[in-house]
Amino acid sequence: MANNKYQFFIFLYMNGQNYPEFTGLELSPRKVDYLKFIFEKRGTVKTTEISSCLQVDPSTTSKTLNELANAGYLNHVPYRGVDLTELGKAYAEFLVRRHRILSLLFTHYGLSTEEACTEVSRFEAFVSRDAVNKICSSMGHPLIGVCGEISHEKCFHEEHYH
Amino acid sequence: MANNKYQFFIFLYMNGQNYPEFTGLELSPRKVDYLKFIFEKRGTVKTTEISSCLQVDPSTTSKTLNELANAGYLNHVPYRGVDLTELGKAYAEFLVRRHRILSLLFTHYGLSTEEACTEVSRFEAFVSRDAVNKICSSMGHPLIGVCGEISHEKCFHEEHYH
DNA sequence: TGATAATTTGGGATTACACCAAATTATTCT
DNA sequence: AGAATAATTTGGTGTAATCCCAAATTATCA
Repeated sequence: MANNKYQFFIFLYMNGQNYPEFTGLELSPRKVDYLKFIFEKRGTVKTTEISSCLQVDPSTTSKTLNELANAGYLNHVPYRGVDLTELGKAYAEFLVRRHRILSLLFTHYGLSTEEACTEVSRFEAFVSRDAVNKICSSMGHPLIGVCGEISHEKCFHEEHYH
Repeated sequence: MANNKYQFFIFLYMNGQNYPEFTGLELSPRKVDYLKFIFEKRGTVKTTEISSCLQVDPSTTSKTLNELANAGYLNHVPYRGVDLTELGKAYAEFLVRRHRILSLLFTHYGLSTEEACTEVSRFEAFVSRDAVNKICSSMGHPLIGVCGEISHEKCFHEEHYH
């Protein structure tokens, strides 16, 4: 999706904080995996760790990490590791929330936790932030997701836009 | 997904009919669009018609049609047009059902018909047939979808497998 | 039949993703 | 410290899914 060396986000200042504006469709499926993984690890993450978890060659990881850094989601110190930028954190928070909301949704329709999780992992990258926000609202901003707690901290609801 | 020149399906004989076994993940997003379009047009469809609807160059359509024919979904008479094979019909029926079930689902969570349709179009290719069947069962096999009637004719439910 | 329209072919590009081999840098151990 | 080892990055490649353009082919219509 974003091969561009740089990606620009417009930030919206609100309640004393800056929120990036995004559609939720900025990252390719695999990049979503990387960012979610790094987010959940917290702190600095090494290439090897990511490689073995995502089951790809370290060289693949290295290149992807570099792309995510160029797009502004990560700080990358070569040979040392990566960690999330502020944008990366905000974005990853959305990614995790999206994954959990969608997984929770699917468990309400006869899928087991694992099935829902697997299924959602396959397509989540293509579900917009607007849709996620609407679903989230409609479900009453649930706190318990099937793959962990759902954070609504930086969750924008439509009300805020207008 | 399927670059293989040929795709093989195992057919399950049941109730005097043959049902192909498939995961629902056989076709790439764009191929799903092509098949759904051809299905909904019914009969023989010409390259130009598809091109203008899917907004792509006729040469792109021509090539994709050829791939779908090689994979067994279409009969393609060069310079004349395409129509669905039996496999193509059965598969397209699933594709349309999947689209409608998922769209209907999303309209229950605060998305308008158009929003749901757009959203689902983006990711439907990655939702498995098993998941669709479970969701469908769980919703009580609804007949009215947001983008038309939902057919359950060749809809396999888990009960049938065991 | 000859012009025009539709279709296909051949060539080429891009993006996303992956691997291998070789080079580079960090770490560890003696 | 200095060498061996491990981790990481780079460079080179490959595939699948899309797309477009230009040229060739086939159909259609007047």
